[in-house]
Amino acid sequence: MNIGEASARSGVSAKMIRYYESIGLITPPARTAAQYRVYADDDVHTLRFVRRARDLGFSLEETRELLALWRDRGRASADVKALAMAHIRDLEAKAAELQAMADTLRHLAAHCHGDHRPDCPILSDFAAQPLLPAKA
Amino acid sequence: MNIGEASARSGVSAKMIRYYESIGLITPPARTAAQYRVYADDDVHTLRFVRRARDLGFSLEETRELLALWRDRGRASADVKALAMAHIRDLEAKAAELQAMADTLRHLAAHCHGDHRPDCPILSDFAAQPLLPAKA
DNA sequence: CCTTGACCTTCCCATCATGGGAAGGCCCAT
DNA sequence: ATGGGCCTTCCCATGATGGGAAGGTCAAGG
Repeated sequence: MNIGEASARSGVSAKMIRYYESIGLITPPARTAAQYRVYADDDVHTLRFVRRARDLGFSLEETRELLALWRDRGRASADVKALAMAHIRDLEAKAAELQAMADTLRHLAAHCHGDHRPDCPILSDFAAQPLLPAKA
Repeated sequence: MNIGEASARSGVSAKMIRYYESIGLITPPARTAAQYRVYADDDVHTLRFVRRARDLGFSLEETRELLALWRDRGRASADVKALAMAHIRDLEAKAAELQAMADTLRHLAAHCHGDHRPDCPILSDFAAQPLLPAKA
């Protein structure tokens, strides 16, 4: 099958499939005489694996490691689990960070009248940050 | 004061101060005869405002709008609040998305032995995504 | 047989916010 | 006057993705 079909079947854009090939994440497929890439079902399988990893927030480098483990029939599940747990920690830390920002803003917004008047604790807070927070 | 001191006082790197100037986020400061940028306390004030907005996850474009509102003495606090609330929704949506990824992974990892054996539901799940999720 | 349209190829550019580093100029204290 | 620590501009890199141009290919239908 051509790249278009592989893309449709895997949910990975043709653009990204070529990119993944260029960075060595996936192996270059066969080519027709006219240089068209030719994919097999197995390649689609791999692409779906990558798609799933990306959807779960793994970076391409992490995905590369996961792919290596996937292909290594002698892998230890502990290695996979360690990778996943580390990633879970990253995800939760980032989620907490975003939520903390939201909470801070929500607190400021709660005291903002939100009417025609110009006074607003949000702007006041932004403007009133301490002068030397890093040094003090 | 020179850019180094403005940077230290505002917590914004010299690199970023120049960049913010280049994209018109902040106004170009005066220059010495030798082309050194010269900042006043007010400029540091503005930089800290930008820093705070960035720390709370506002994009530079959103920060630009906030700055405009800040400088507009006739602003309506409702406009500020609307901007903040929209941003809060974005932050919370992103936080929830990350947390959902973490939850999914945690669920998969819970069933992974994490020992020397190769079997791992994480990899199995990644490999077993439906073939035509978009079309089916 | 030729045209048309849908596909494919490579290549370059843009995003967003930031950092690294080179090459060169400036300023001040010793 | 020299050295070190500033400053200047300019170019490049990141991570993952999309947009689009210019040109080649393939299959179907007239």
